[in-house]
Amino acid sequence: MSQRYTITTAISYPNGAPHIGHAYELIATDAIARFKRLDGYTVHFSTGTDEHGQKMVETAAKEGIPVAELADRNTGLFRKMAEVLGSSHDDFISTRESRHIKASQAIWQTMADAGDIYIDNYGGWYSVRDEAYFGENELTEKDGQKFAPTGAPVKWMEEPSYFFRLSAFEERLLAHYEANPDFIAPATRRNEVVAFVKSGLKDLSISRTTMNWGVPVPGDPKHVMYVWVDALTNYITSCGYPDEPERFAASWPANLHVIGKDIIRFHTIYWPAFLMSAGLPLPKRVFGHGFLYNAGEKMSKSIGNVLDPFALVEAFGLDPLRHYLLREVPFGQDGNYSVEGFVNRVNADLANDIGNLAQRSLTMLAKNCGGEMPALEPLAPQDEALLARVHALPELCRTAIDAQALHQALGAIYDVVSEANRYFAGEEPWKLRKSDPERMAVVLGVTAEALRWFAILIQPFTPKTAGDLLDLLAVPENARTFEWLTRTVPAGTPLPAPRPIVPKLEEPAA
RNA sequence: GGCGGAGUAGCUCAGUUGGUUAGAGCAGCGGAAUCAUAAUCCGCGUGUCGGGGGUUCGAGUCCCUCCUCCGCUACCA
Repeated sequence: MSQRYTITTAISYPNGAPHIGHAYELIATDAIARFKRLDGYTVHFSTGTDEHGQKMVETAAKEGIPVAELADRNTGLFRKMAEVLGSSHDDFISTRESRHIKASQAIWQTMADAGDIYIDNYGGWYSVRDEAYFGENELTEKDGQKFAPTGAPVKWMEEPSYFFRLSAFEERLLAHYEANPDFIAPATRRNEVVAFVKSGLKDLSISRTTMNWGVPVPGDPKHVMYVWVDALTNYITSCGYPDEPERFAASWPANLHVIGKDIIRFHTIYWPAFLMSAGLPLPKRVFGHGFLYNAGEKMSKSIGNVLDPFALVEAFGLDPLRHYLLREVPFGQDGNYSVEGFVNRVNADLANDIGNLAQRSLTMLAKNCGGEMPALEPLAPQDEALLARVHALPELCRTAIDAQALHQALGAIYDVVSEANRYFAGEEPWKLRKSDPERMAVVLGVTAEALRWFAILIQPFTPKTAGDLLDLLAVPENARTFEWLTRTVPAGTPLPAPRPIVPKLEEPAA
């Protein structure tokens, strides 16, 4: 039985169309999931949408459509995006599904049974017209009256609400952070969270009676769950909680939650506290990635510079987008998107380095070695030196992936791709063709062997490109996982006719 | 305000516990080669390592101080 690996994205809030930030998180998480599968793990990878909450109600009201229709429409777009991005998720969950409602009510009940939920009053600025509360900082004030961003007047209101006894978990949370230094990453986020918890925790309002767009509270259906319990529970819903105990035991706790840095608190304070209360195991690690900027500017609807993932895939292709985002942006830091950067990166790595190396070596094999894989012997010291660097890559990548340093994994691979280009240029097989054909065959064979390792290793990041290259190297579909790395393509294996695998991008005229 | 992080070549960044002439990629300039997607390979940087002070035989790497930028400082997810 292979080791398991459970990984999640945050579920997206579908009160609008997906943007590049959603795509970025999904692509990165997908790359890790694919890597783990190739490395022999049984992976459970979930993503989805969080369809409840007051913002959905507001947006639907603004558009003049039923909130269910808004949810259907936008969740549809998120599903479509996942498909267009080539996401390999095993489960796409939306919070309206009955399995999720069941799971949310089950964990609620368990927390209540543990004595961590009590009823009290919640007060806030409420807009009757919007049927929603607004935060103090969202409000505008005129003539002593406060107004919501929608322009509707708000008034201070108090309503009965269930509270979660978050304050009781302060010590246990701090102890957990202390005992599990890898629980929150990157480290800077960990520091923030620890500081926050140390400053003291207040109990959390977790239900509302002023709206009905949510999961009904068990035993008190006037209340719907508010945000936290409902949304975070999706992770265990996807693992079969509570009705599939065997599957749940086999797939929970998650090894990794990949989330945006903005929601780190909910995943590293509220969520573990809920799980502690419910007596469930905690996820191993929560990683908060950074945000993408467009040409140095924050993306926003009002500026009109929001990048559309569908348009980017359409314009540049999927693998180029995946490669660019994962290679160029240190995962965990904010990154900047620019067309020049995009085109440069993709052309340099995919087209010029690996693509052209494949083309030049495979063309020579086709023309001079009868289109067959040559024997990899006898090996010269420089052959062995190159192959040694190639063979070191899987461990480098594993280490990087387990630290979510996706850019480092790719950096390590493309460093050796460059080395392979230097090797090829240094050996000058086009000269050996006349002077020493046997040596030429070894050089071409070693190059092809290096390419096979590169192709297998870049599958998580650029699956299509990797697959095309493996096709050209006559590597069977079932011989592309990491355990096959050490098994070379037998000498004499016929190779298909070479063809360019990565077209060069042209910078679109501005 | 408090806490935390960062400021290194045009751009994006690496720089172990302080120790040879501070590095890489991309961009730029020059050259070589011609197997290849005009791709590749080689060579080229007088960078005040944010400013100032200090510790040390020796600091980008430690201490102090100042400047600038950023993040967090709870119920929108």
